[in-house]
Amino acid sequence: MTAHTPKYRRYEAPERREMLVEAGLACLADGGVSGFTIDRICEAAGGASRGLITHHFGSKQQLLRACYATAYDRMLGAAAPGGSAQTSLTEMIEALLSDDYTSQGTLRAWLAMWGEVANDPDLMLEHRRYYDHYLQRVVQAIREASDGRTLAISEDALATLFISMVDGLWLERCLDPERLSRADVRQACYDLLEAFLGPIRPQND
Amino acid sequence: MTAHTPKYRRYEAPERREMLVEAGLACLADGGVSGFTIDRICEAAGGASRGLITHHFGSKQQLLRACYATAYDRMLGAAAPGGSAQTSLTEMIEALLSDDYTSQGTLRAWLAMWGEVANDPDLMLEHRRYYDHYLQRVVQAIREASDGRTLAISEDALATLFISMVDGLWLERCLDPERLSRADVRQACYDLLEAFLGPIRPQND
DNA sequence: GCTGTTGTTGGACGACTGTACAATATGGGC
DNA sequence: GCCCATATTGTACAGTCGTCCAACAACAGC
Repeated sequence: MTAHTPKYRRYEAPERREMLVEAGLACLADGGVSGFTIDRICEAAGGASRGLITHHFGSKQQLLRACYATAYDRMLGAAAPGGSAQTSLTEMIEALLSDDYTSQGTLRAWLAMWGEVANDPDLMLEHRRYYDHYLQRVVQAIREASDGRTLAISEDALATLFISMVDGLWLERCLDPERLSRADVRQACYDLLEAFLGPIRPQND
Repeated sequence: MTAHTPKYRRYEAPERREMLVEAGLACLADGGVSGFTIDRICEAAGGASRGLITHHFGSKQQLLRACYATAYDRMLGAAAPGGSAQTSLTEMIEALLSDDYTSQGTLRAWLAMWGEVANDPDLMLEHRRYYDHYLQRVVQAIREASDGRTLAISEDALATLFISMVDGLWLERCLDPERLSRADVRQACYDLLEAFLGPIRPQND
């Protein structure tokens, strides 16, 4: 009966950081910025103690930046399902519409973090860097889909237009989930792109 | 020398409420939700005392709702420049692009408030109500511009698509002002609408 | 000049915030 | 079984938060 039951489990730093980021995103999802609190985050991370965030990230704000980066990484991962840089436009749309990356909670977390971008220069730089990748990837997919034809507007302009619309749809779907269904969002994506590119929809539609 | 200099000025309730809403929007604009604080708001309202918000609105949250309503009222006002219900599409676009309604500060305030909509059911209802008006107004303008022609997609769908894109553009312009200029936003608006409606741009372009 | 209504003040209050830090426990290497 | 690097704990701290409320002052009406 000398078996020792540890008071807590010790994690490797990267693993613990991931847990905290996860907990942070969860808190942002259900309480917005106001819910992003040391106490709540630690509780959401399985009851960790309050000192952990400072220890692993230096400050709460830096944890927020890590959350933003993680959210973007996931979305970019979704935008390249096969892991390849080259992804067809329809594959990208379907992946971005999947529940994993655009769940109600994820969208709320995005919205909460966006509200902080303007107040944190570092976060804005982070945003700019990621947005570039995102835009580039969409441009590439559009270029592939246009197949050499000349479009009514440039591929860059169409990509910006498309990304903006998707963001706006997600935004509205986040503000009022009952108005826009996931199917509505998909429909809008194809409506917009086909107005410039011609039919691109998969056959079963 | 018995002249009495008042310690403070007394305002009619509606006027004071307006001052506080104004101050609230200003605080949201430069500090996000975190900047929306009793102390800061009162200071921004010309140094009013802390008890005023509770007195006039009941709680800080209700002041936020009033701020949201005011922001939307202004935007809807911009979407109908002449005060009439009927407004041409181009008039609407130009009005919505004017500096008064889409200044950097205004956009930041919107973004901050959006982050709170999901956490406040009353705010969500407010949003829904206003969005309906906005959508209706855009549908009407599109219907007028389409002039009886059959479009590739329904007028409702095009309106949703247009509004989403505008929101997304504003969002990105708010997150990174250097990426998107006001002119870029205008260009995107016309690019999208003309893809479905044909040329609608004013002659001097 | 007085009175009454009501807009305004400003401090008290308890709860909660993020961070710093010294003490402690864990689990791998030997 | 011991040692040690380090992940973790939990409290102390100074500050800020939103709300309440009793006293006060402005100003219109008389």
